[in-house]
Amino acid sequence: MLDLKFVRANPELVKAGALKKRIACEVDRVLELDLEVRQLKTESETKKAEQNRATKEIPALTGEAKAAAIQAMKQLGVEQKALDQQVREKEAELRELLLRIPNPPGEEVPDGADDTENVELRREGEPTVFDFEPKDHIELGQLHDMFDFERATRIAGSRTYFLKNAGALLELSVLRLALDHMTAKGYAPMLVPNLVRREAMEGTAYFPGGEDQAYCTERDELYLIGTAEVPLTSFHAGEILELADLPKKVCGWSNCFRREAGAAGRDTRGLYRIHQFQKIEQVIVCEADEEVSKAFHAEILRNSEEVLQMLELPYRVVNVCSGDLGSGQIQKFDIETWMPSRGNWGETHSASRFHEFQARRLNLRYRDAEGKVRFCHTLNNTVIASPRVLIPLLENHQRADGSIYLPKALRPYLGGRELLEPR
RNA sequence: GGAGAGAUGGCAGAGUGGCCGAAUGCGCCCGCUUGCUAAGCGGGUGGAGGGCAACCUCCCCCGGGUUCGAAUCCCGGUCUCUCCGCCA
Repeated sequence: MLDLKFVRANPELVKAGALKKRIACEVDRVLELDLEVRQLKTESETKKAEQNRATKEIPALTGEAKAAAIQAMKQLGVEQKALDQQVREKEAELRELLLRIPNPPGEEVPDGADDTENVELRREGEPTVFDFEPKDHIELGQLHDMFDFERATRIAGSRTYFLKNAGALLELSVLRLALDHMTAKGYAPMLVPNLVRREAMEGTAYFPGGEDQAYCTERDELYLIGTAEVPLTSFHAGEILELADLPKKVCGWSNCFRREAGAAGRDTRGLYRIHQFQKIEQVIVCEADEEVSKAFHAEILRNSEEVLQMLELPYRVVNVCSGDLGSGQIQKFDIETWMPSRGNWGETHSASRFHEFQARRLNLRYRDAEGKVRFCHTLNNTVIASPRVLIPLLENHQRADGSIYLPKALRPYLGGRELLEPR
């Protein structure tokens, strides 16, 4: 959420930002409501002040004077409550609209409509060259008896899967590798609630707008998270942290649930786009300083790159264009890993910085060096998401005989094995 | 799921209709004092909004209500604790 004062002072900038992001919102209506609310509040507060004054005098009065005063206040109270009612209604409408105004994108964000206009920043490694006909991860999975899609579909519907045997172990191994990597860097490991309240979804800016993507348990009004970012960023919501406590660096392991509404027919085969997966997510809460924020953005990007390097996978980093940014994101770098079966780079990581956008919604604050209370900055990035990452892992490391080369870093998690042999 | 108790400032803990934005203690900050780790004395010490200066308004878990007036009474919600039931 943007600061209303900021919107008030920079309406054109805010509108331009929304335009760049291709997100519709009602800036003018917000300003109009803002004005109305302030006027109504001033009126209401004037009456309230008068009441407060009278309230102090009434106990001293007696007889006629007292009765008259009470009568007058009764009348004033009615008027004041009517004003308050209006204020409440207007404020609710204002908030609803304000929540939908996007954070203007940063200067370094390329303009573009969708992911086809993202800009490649650099490549680390090149597409794998095979001297044999490579198999896709589904075939490899069959060969190794690692997945079962048919039975999963029967039991749980589309976009579901079982991981079994080496597939199950592989997932746990990459997750643990990623978690250990982050822990060694001083990020606090967290196991998080996978089911959260609406406020957490709203606070992290998934709602309003993203309701279609989240599973909702209607009876209990709880939502299944699509990422550990939601509980992790919400962790200190409502608190005022001390500067000395910042930055907060954490990494959380969670299951992630996504309805994939609107993606019907896209990526229906295999492990790419599924309803449930596991992910290690890194989150940083830091002071409200753009340079600090940017430095941490680079840090969380580097952390994830290191994981891919340990997995010996080719990848590239793209600067996500304005139209492909979420409403709260100032800037986002995606990491795309080479996926031979797609003949293309596929998104495996997404590193975002938000400035105060989430913190303001979450009321996540800190006391700066001058003792002033300010909203924190927040950032997050995938460390690893599985089973999607198994696609490049299996496909890039396959050998002509169908065996899978295991990167050195991964071996300790798989009993020292260097190779997965077909069963 | 059933029965009961409770939620007050960084913490502890008063307050049951006006004198309470809130006693007291601890903690913290500033100053003074004292020759020595410590103590004493004085002052200060939450957040939000509006004019943005004096000032005004709001916040005693959250949201409504009663009342001239609510931390205090009523209703709804959330959370915590105790007992019973169930359970990985």
